[in-house]
Parts: sequence; structure tokens; C-alpha cells
Amino acid sequence: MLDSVYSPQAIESKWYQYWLDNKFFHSEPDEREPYTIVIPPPNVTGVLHMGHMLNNTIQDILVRRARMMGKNACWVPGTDHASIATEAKVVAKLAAQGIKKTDLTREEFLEHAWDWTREHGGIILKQLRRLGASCDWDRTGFTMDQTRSESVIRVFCNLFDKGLIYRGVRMVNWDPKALTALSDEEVIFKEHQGKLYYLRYKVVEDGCVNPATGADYAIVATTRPETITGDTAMCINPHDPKNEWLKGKHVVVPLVGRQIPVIEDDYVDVEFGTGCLKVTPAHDVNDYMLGEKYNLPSIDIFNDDGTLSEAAGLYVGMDRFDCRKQIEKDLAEAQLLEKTENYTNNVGFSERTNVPIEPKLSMQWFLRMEHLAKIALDPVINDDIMFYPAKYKNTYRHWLENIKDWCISRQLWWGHRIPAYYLPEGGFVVAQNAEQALEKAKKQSGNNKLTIADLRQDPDCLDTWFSSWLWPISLFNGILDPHNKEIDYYYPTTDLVTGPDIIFFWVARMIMAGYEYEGKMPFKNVYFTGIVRDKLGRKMSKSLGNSPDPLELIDKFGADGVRMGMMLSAPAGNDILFDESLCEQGRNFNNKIWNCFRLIKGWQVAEQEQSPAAALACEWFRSKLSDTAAEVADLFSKYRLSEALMAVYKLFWDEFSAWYLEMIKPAYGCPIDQITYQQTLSYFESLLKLLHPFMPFITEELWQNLYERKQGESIMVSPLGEFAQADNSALEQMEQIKDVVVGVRNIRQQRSIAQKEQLLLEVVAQQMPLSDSAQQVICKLCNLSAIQTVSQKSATSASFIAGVTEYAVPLNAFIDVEAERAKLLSELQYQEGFLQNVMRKLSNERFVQNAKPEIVALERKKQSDAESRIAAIRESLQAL
RNA sequence: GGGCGUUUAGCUCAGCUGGUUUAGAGCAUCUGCCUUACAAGCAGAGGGUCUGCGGUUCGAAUCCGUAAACGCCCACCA
Repeated sequence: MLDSVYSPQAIESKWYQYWLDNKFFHSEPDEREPYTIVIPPPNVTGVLHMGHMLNNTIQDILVRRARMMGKNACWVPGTDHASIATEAKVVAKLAAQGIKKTDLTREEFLEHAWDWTREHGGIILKQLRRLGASCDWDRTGFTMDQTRSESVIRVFCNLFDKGLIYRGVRMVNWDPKALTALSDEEVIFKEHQGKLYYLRYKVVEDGCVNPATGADYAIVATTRPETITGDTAMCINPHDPKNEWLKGKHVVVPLVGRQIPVIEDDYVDVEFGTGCLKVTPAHDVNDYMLGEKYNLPSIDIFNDDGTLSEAAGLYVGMDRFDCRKQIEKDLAEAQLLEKTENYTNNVGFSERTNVPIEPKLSMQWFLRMEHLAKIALDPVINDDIMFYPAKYKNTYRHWLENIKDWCISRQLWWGHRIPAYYLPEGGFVVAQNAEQALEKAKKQSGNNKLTIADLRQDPDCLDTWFSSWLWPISLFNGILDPHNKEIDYYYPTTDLVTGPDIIFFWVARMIMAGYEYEGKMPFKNVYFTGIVRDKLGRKMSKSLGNSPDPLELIDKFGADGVRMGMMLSAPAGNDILFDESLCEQGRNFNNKIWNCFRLIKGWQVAEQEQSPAAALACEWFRSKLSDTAAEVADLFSKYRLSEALMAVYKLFWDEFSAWYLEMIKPAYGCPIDQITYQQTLSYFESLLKLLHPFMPFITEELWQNLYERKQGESIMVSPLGEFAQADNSALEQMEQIKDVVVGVRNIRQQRSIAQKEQLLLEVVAQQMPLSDSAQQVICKLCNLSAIQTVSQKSATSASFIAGVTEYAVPLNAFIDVEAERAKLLSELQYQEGFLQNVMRKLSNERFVQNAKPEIVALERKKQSDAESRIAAIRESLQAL
């Protein structure tokens, strides 16, 4: 005998291995319709968190469903080298061993990085197996493996040849901790509580004073006093009367002593501070613009790590924030600080290292985005590519319409090295490898004696996203081997499941690369998941300690239970408020399924006639199953997965377990007839199939044991199949039956009559409204001795209304007439209120004239139904 | 500073182009039950002036306007 509690552990690992052994996850191109998903590659050295759980559960549900729908389903897994994140981890690890990155050669460092990758890489993919992910592991990719790396380099060269990649000195976002430039997307603006410092800039010209105050200095408000050593001008608005007196003058930078000109530009906001702006072209994006416009010198006062450089002249070697504190003191002492005010402003932080970004002028590589943005916009706006939810179309459009060139170079070693080679006499060539670079270099310089050793490859790496954007193509080797069999078959992929936070980083850029290199969309549908939050709505974070360990959850509730817990709270695009109790609900559902199986498989089967009641139950459930299957299909087509799951959940628990099984369950010790038994098994199998995408393990276990199975069979590759048309009359009849059953149960409940005690049911009607089989079902479920029509119910009986008919249960015991009357009165009140409502509409001429005829007819039906019910209640009251 | 979204039962959410028995689901709550598959269960019940205000309409949770609260995205105001 099976245990009454389902234990997932052994079962889950057994079937996962079975699936692997039988290569059910593996896909090869064939004549079937392909269904493809490429995984959003997690960081190679990352570990599974709740976000991955959600994202990959959804992908697995979609893939498993597609597979059972007869498609050739292929889910390609892989990992991302995550340039900055991984390099930071390796640097930290080396630091712990007392090794500085700067002490190592590039080759030595990369050796360490590869060691680290081999050691930690792929842990996350192994963890995904616990979840049941049906990835085609044979296809596992890595953004830095050979195929993917060569693809990246080839695309770089190609874009360079097309004139879309250029190199130049620009103001970029500099990360002083990671020591690299970042793209605009990698900068996160946060509110920062700081101060506004009012500094005195003495006017050089003798006798020139502020007519309003008599002061011989201008006052500049700044949040960054530490940058004054880089000031090369002061700027006022030419239309600002209060600063009129400064026009054409010069001022002295406090502490520094340098004389700088006062320039005029409309950019300056007259209202802000004093209307005087210090201009530091090397360290502020706007000041940079002013510098360009007025040809101002630019003094770079920071070292790459954010300390003050020699060029600053003062505070050399001091950290930028230490310097801010020090300079405040020094300014105050020198009487050059007018005042300070508390001030909140937005400061850009590095997405990866979380340190404030330093705007910095530097030589970087850029990708021109105009053309790429153009080809990527229309397909989404026109719904060739569908976004779920669609609201992200706006976000997408807005970004593309305001796009700036993409800074693609990073001052890192871990990544794809930029294939640009500098010539000894200046200039550079871009080529896929050193040999080709040498050829080009010889041609370009006319120097045939050049050797590879004379060329110096650019030390920088490419932004990680410069490889990720090729992922749907490069996984099928579509860059290096265009129009190969695989890319032609699997591309465009079908669904992409990812978070809206990387819509610009990744989704938009994949669409660009897809059209540029394949001429086609990379995917047809994008499902944006929400962020996983705790039940209080807070983001899950290590510091809050509110993020559960996914593997511990799986240990506790089983993978199926956790998957269900995730899906119960995850409508597309909404954040999910995760609560362990949802996994508990999932686990309980597993247990329910398990016990249904125990019940059915425990029955003795005999050659005997199927009762009319059982026949009706079967016909009804078959119809219900068919209806729900259609509903589920519709919900899947709209990517409303949690609703699809809920539909199957209710079908299984309420309709199948609570109603159907109770109807056909044989009496204790009795066998069940062959026909009902076989039909029940087939319904159970259909239910398992509908559930399988959501809960793969338990469904496989039970499917394998439902019938004799051969080695190599599996629910995951068995077709879902078609469902015959539902029989509406069976569905309607059962609703009527349920109403009556609930009525009788209520009477039992209210009067504490045990189920064992058999009752009689009277139907107050001329003609029996229930079919024979319906009566049988009701008798069985309510333990009735008989159902009979009466013209007048028994004197001592409890009654209820179902449909438009009154039913009564004669009771031997004393009837509480007052309670009965009160119940009927409240029912009467409701019905009269309802009728009044209906009559209000029907007596409104304009309603009858204007409303659609079927609506009016419906109201009339409501009216007559209500009237019948009211009549029945009145009669009942009178009888009391 | 712009733009988008949300606001329906204690909680999480459905409710599509206005009319489908005076608003639905799951969970939670309450009341009975150790009824021979399951107490991780069974049966039943209660619970909402659909954020406020105004409008359109025969009719509004649904459409329009407006206010508030919350959330997200974008943006160089020092």
C-alpha cells in the first residue's frame, strides 16, 4: 500500500535521471514545427536565486507544454561570462590571497579567471536540474566559448567595416572601483543627501564689486567643491540682471588661485543658487559641452581610481570624498566658504560596484545606434514581436527614440578583447586575428617588413552585452556559419522569458542584432516576468535576509510544490509577492493528487453494468475536462500561466476529486464496474497531462504507474491530444444536481444530522424536474432513501430553493419554526430586492427600447425566475 | 521635470469591445466533522457603498474628466 503522504525527494531525482538517460530534452531539427527558447544566460559564477526560479519555471512550463503539443521543443541553456561581475570576484579572491591584479600579466590574470570559472561555472545550471528544467544540456553554451567568442569578434569587425563602430575621446561614465568605462544603461541614479556649497570666487578686476552687496567676489553654488581645481571658467546667464556686473570679468578659483574668465551662456539657470556656475569641463557632462562650445581648457584632476591627480595641484593622491571634507574645512578657514545648505540630488552609481560614477573624458569604442534603433523599432510597435504585458512597448519605443551611441569598450581583461591592432607609426587596423591584422597593417602603412610583434592589440574588452545580444543567433552558430541547418530551423526562436529590467541591456539589442544579422526577429514573443519580492513587497536582498534559498525550499516542499508556489502568485508582468505558504499550498496539492491516485488504484474492478448515475458522472466529467482544456489552451495563448494553473487546479480538486470521484466511488468493500473504471483512468491521465508542464515530477511518477508502461515511455513526450466536444446538457444537469446536493448538505450541517442517517427528499412540483440518473447521483451523494414529488411538503421539514423549485427534507425531530421562518424571510427579502432591481429596468421604457433584445429577454427571464422563487417561498412560509 | 502603470473581500488577483440572476477566484477566517483516498483532509458559512469627486448613458467596477495614494521607467539643472 502506498503511503498516504507524498514524498517527492527520491521520485524527483529518479525521473530527472530517467529523462536525461532517454535524451528527452535533446532536440534535433526534423520535419516537426520547432519551438525554441534560449535561456537568459545567468552569470557563469552565479548561484540560483528566486528570480531564476521564477524565470526558469516559466520557461520550463512553456517548453514542456509545447513538447506535449507535438512541437519539436528545444530549450537551449548556457551562461554569461559577466565581464565586470566576474572580474570583480576574481580580483577580490586574489586580493584575499595577497595578490594584486596589477602585479599580474594579462595572461596570468586570465588563467586565474578561467580557474575560477571552471570551479564555480555551471553550478547554477546544475541547480536548475533540481527544479526540473528540461533544457537540452547537450547544447549548453557560454558567451566566452570558442563559437560565441569568434562570433563576437566577427560581428565587431563587420560593424567596424560598415562604419558603425568608431573610436573617440568622449565623456563617459567611469567606475573608479572597477576602473572601467560603463554604458549609460549601467548607471543607476539614486537620490543622495548631500550639501550645496557656496564658494567665493574673487573678482580679479580692481574695484569691481557686486552692486547689491558690495562684495568683491562672486558666489558659486556647487555640490562638488573638490572639483574646483579643474575649473576653467565661470558661467553666467547673459540675461541675468543680478550677475550683469560680472560680464567680461575674471575671477579667482578659491584656494587654487587660478584666474578664469566669466563666460555667458543660456544654459545657466538664473534661478538656481546664485546663477553662477563653475565650469569643470573634464568632470561634468554639461561642463564638457560648455568647454567644447567656448574652447575652454580641460584639466583632468582625477586619477582612474578617483583620487586627485598631479594635475589637480592640490590634495594630490587624496580620495575624492575625503577631499570634499578637507576642502570644506580649508575653504572655511580661508573665508572662502559663504555657507552650506543641505541638498538632495541625483547621483549616478555603478550598477555593478555601487560606487558613484565619475564622468570622465576618455578614449573609448562606440557603436552608432541610429541605424540599429531604426530597424528594431517597427517590429515591436507593429506587434510582429509581441510583448507580454504590452505596456513595455512604450518603454521600448521611448528608449529607441532617444538612444545614444553605445560605449562598448571596457577596461577589463575578462571578456572578448577588442580586435583592433595599433601600428608602430600610428593608426590602427581592425581584423579577426593577428595574421589578418598584419596583412591589413602592411597594406595600410606600405611597410612590408612589419611583423605581428610590431602590432599592439587594444588592451580593452567588449561590454558583456556585446556578446549577449548575439545569443539567439550565436547559440546556433548563425554568425560563423550563416544559413546552417540549425539556425534555419530554430531561428527565430519562439518565446523569450526575461525581466523588464534588461529590456534595454538585452531585449532591444537582441532585436537589433537579429534584424541586422539574420534579417529576422530573434523571437516572436517576449514574456516579462515581475520581480520576486517578499510578502511585504520588499525586494529580496542578501542584506535584508529575506530571500529564501531555492534549494532548501525544494528540499522542504518538493520541486513541484515550489514551482506551483511560484506560479500561483505570478501573473505576467506583475511583481510576485513570494510567500512560503504558497509552496505549502503547492505541496498540499501534490498530496491531493497522490491520494486520488491511491484511491483509484485501490479499487477492485468487476464485470458488471455501469449504473446510470456513473454514466452521467462520466459524461459530465468528460465535458468538464474538455471545457477546461480549451480554457487552458486559451490562457496559454495569452501567456496567462497562473490562471491556466488555477483552472487545472480547480478542475482537479473541486470537479474531479470533490464531485466526480464521490459520485462514482463504490460502496465500501464493493468493486467498481469496468467501464467507469477505465474512463476514470483515462480522465486521470488527461489531468496528469494538463498538469505536467507545471508539476513534471509527480505527474511522471503517477503516469508511469497508472497503466503498464514500457521502458522509454514518458508523460513528457506523450501528446496532450484532442478533447471531444463538451456535452452542454450534461454540464447543465450537473449544475442542477450540485444545487440540490448543497441544499441537502446545508440542512444536515445546520441540524447536525450525521451523513450516516438516511434522509428523504421531497420535491414540491407537479412533475419531477430531475432525471432518473440525476436522482441516483443525488441519493448517493446525500445518502437519501428516495426522492419524491409532492404537492405539499411535510409539515415538519426543512426546505430550500434550487433553481426555481422548492425541495424539502422531512425531519422527525422538532422543527424550530421561528428559525425556519427567519431563514425564509431573509431569502424572500433577497429575492424581492432582486426582483425590484429587475423591474426597475423593465419598467424603464428607454431601456426596453434601446437595449439589445437579448438583454431585455434575459431580464424578463430573471423576472419570471424571481417570481417563481418568491411564490415558492411564500407558500413555504404559509405552510409553517 | 516628463512618461507609464496600479488602486475590486483580511491578502494576492480575475473581471476583454458598458447589460450574463442586485460583484468572482485562490488563500486566509469562522462553524461542524478523525465519514472506510487524503486533517497537507471533508462539508458548510461569512466577508466588498469596486480609492474619492464629477460627467456620458436607459444602464458604469468597466468609457471620459479630475483629485489622491502607491509603484515603475526616462531625464545633464550645478
